[in-house]
Amino acid sequence: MNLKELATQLGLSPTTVSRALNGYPEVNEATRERVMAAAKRTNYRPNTRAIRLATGRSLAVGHVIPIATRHEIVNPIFADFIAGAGETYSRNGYDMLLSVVADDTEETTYRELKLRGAVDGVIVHSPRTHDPRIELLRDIGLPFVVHGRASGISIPYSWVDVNNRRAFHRATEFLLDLGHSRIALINGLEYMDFAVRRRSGYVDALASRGIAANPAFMTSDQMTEVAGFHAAQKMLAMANAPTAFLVASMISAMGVRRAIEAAGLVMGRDVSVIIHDDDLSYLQNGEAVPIFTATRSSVREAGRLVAEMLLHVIAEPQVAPQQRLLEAELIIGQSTGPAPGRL
Amino acid sequence: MNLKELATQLGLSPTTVSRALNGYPEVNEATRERVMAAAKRTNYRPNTRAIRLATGRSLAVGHVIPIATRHEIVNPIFADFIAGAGETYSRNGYDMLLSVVADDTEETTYRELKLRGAVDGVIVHSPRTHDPRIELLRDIGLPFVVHGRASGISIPYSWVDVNNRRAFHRATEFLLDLGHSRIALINGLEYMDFAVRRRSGYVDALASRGIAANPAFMTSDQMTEVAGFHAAQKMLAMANAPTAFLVASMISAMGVRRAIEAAGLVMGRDVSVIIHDDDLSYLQNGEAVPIFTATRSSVREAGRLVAEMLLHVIAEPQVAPQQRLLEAELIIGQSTGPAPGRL
DNA sequence: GAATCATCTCAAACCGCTTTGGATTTCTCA
DNA sequence: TGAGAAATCCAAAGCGGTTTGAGATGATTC
Repeated sequence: MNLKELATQLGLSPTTVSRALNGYPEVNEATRERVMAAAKRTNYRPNTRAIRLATGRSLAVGHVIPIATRHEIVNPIFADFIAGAGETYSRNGYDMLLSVVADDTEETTYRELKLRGAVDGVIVHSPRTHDPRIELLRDIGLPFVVHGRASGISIPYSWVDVNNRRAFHRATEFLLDLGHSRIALINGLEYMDFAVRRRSGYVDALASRGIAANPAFMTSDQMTEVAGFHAAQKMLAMANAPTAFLVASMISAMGVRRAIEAAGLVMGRDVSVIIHDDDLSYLQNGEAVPIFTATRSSVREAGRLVAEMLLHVIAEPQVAPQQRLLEAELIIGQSTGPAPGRL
Repeated sequence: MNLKELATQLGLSPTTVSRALNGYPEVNEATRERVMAAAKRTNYRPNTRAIRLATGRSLAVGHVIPIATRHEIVNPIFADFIAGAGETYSRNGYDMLLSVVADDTEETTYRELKLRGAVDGVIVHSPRTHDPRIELLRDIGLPFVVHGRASGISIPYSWVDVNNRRAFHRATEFLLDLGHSRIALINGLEYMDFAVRRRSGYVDALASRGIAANPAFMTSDQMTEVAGFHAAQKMLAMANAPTAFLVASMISAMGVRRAIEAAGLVMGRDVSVIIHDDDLSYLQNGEAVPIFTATRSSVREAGRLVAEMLLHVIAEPQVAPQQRLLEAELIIGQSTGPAPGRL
């Protein structure tokens, strides 16, 4: 069933039928209802391919997921972020296009998405400090919103980010208030902008209490269980081991916990841990009382917000770039307590 | 830059240019090279929207992700599965379309994808025992491949699945051989087909050694850390607690491990654990020596295979449905040992 | 009663590509 | 040399919608 057929059945022209269905004012209300009813009855759905060609819009948003050559890590927050963004797209009649590409072809991918006219805009994931994608997208004129920020980029662009700096600043202060002074940072990869901001929050909080950050207490690696385990294990073996850990993610923290237990220590008593909790649906941080004390910010909600902003940018291309900074909440769980020997 | 313009520049007709670019035989080799060079020079990319309308194909595959009303779980294997499938699509010039929809509109979503002509085929995720999607898709004539199987469906259809029954059968036997007799099963939700198959492998292995499955030793729930923790905690508190656990996923198992440690026991010594390991990139099961003894099967590889099968089904719609059964490997880690009191 | 104006509807162009059905030119070989 | 075959290339008709510009109809105004 297509427009023309439907029009013939109704004894109307395709023009009128199209206008009736799309809510244009120049069609009689009675006619419109008749058309609507017929469309419903015949189960008519306009062909997406035709709409896209005719309107010059693709009603689709692209997400480019770079994957390094072999066995590279898929970001674990990805599923929840996508779920959030996807809800927004569905609600607004947009499709979500995922491109999984080798990371050295990411730039080409954006260019092609634009040239092919496959999408109306894209979301930029996991920005680095000097992320070249931002200028690229501006240059080729493909609307975009960044999930996160790129501190090294000075041109204005739209983004949604968590206040990572403040979150880690607060978390560090919280540990300091508990009497900890040997606080370690198990960070994500520090070419990622969010990781840099977290570290600066941590370093500054220490500095404001006159503590110089100890390089031996700072690591930066993939946010995996195994990496978290190694980092914590190594630090716990030191003569003056840390009494507290600031950990970049729930998953890293599971490795940290494993290392703590392997060392015969008890988390929350001998060693305190604060994590950043993305509120992943499959990795809830406990129930009534959280397992880990955490700075929490829902990545799913972020997905919704980023998607909404992008649809807005697409709809109103001439407005100035928008920004939205989300604050993380500090929630107290069972993984923190006073520094040992201070009670 | 579009076809017509390019043709004008070259002094050729759009027909010839199109044929030259698409490798049709009826164009002079010299002409083809001239066209190719011009296309490259001008950075020409055919407009996807136009190709789709003209060919009647969308060169896109749909993945429908149902999300229950509020705060429902996103399947943690999703990211890796998508990464695998996405690689296949990219390599073959297909786009991946993700639809995140409320779970009560899933059926409508498939219908609309078909009516709108948005995709050439779909992947069916997480089939239930009597999954209505299979007959629906057959009825509306939308090509599909199921990741998993639906035991209750007798019509033939294409699928790629892991031999879950055998995997859990072997794992159970392995524990029995170690002298365990009180073996618990912490399963996924048993309306999922794979969970049913796993249970039957477990039950049958016990039965073949003359052991009747104890209902108190079998639970079925979401595969989350918290659920795993609760299930294990409850069982470990029993008078005759299990000495071994068979756990449906790495994430559940992290909860199980937490419960074991909370009970003052040592995993691998007091309590053995075998998990099913989907080989998630962000949740590697240890390194040289796995943390958990596991039945392992890469979900990313499964994604690749499912996608390849679907592209094949789309290309050759008339061939009979295909099936592919993958075997899981049983890998020995540090979480299993002889039953206590047997050494 | 003619002129003006809304209101409603339609024919046709267009989006950018593919593909059918020739037309034209060049080869081939008796 | 000339007919048939092969090799090239092209005009035009879709694909299924949207949208422009104009026509038809009926109501309103002077």
